[in-house]
Amino acid sequence: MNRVLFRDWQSVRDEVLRRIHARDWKPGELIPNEADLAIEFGCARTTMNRALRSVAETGLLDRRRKAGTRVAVQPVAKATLDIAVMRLEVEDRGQNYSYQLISRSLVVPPDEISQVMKSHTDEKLLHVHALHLADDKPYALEDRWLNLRVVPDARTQSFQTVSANEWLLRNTPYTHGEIEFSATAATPTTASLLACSDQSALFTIDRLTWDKQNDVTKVQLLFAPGHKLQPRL
Amino acid sequence: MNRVLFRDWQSVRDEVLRRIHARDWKPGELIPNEADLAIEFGCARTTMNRALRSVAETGLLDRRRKAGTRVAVQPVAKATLDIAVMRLEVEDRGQNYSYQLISRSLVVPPDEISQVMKSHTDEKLLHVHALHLADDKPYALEDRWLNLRVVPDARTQSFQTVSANEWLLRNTPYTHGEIEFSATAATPTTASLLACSDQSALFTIDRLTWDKQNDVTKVQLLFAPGHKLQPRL
DNA sequence: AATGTTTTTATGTGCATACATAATAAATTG
DNA sequence: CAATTTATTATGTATGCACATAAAAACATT
Repeated sequence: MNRVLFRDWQSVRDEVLRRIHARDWKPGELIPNEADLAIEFGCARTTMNRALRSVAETGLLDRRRKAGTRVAVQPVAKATLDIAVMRLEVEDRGQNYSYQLISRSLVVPPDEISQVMKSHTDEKLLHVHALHLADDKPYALEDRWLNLRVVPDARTQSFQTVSANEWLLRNTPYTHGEIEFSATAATPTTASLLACSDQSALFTIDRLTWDKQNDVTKVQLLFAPGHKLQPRL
Repeated sequence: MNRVLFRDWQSVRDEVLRRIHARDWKPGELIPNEADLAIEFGCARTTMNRALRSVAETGLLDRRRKAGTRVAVQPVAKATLDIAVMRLEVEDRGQNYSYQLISRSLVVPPDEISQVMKSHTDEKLLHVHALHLADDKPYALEDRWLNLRVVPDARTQSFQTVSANEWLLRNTPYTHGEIEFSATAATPTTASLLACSDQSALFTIDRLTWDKQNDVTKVQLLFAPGHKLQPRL
């Protein structure tokens, strides 16, 4: 019998993780209940609960009332990734960030955009096209649509020095958003802007940001070839 | 003064989120301390703490001892994404999953692989190449290296019907891993296997799985064109 | 056997309290 | 005045206890 006592929930969690990884507790297996484990670990049930809950959040444990706690059979890896402002992302890589506005225009968007953004027919949206650079080399191309009905202040913003990316985060309320990752082939236009060859495979992020019912902005980010995104596990 | 009391930590959290989104509490602003908020919300500090902690986990609040809690200036969006077994991923999309082994061979890996996997010179690794299909159409191409020193049981596995992906998860202990997303252009070989045109932009996932010091497996997944990955925010 | 009802039980959570810890602010010292 | 020490304070967390809740299991009823 293990006589080592575990003081804090982190060390309890670590021991739980060890047992799972070492297959002391095998996939699919039911583990003892909180109360019993708390006694074994020499801590309060509250502490045990916190530890087990945190492991369950990573997907390694499945917990259900009355049914108990069991080791996940197919551990759905829960990867978390931080999506920061472009500038911080570049600076975190130790590179020098710069920004370049390509175009800014008030236009009636193509159908696929107006549908997603629920803009009225013939309603103009602000279209901002810009380039983010790392150490003066193209890093990502930003293609953004802004709904001026929702963000009227954007009308007076030139976006020459501050990217729409950054300005929005600081000035616009929003309630929720959607993100999507994919791979896109470079078109002749995007290729020349990103200084890569036509048809290059580009890592792509599409974002849609909402404030209540209203779509604030829709943006597509095309990253220069070779870009990698590394989530924490 | 708000006389509504909040019973559980979720409703407290929701009200906190509302205040942030409504800019009652503006980015960069210091919010009242836990004890005061607990009184205002009519709950225990423990409950307030749980609520604030859960919001902080999403990146919307920055908390520091003594310094207090403030609304994040650059809300680093913390996206979480579930990386399940390929089969479940396909089935969750309501499609029919199937699997096809392309090749399985014991070979000395190219340098870049043996370096990452820290295999000895001339040491053979198990190389498994397979195709995952959704509704009988190519879904993803799996290119995997297995370290038989670490997973000796893999030697007797044919991987004809059960994918290495699934077999490993069920049978192999591991301590940690790395994931990386990127975009890759299809080569003639991969293009023909994925039934797409040469140079197509393919969404790519690279994974490295470790058990203590030992690399268990290294895998590259090339997804058929059009594949999108959608994290939860 | 099929259906509905009650009991049981493991997790989920709230609360009051106590103390730990990090980091700032204030006080002290050379 | 800069450097160092000390006090203060907001968050972080352990604990015991109580009760809520979901869901399985046992039981009862048709």
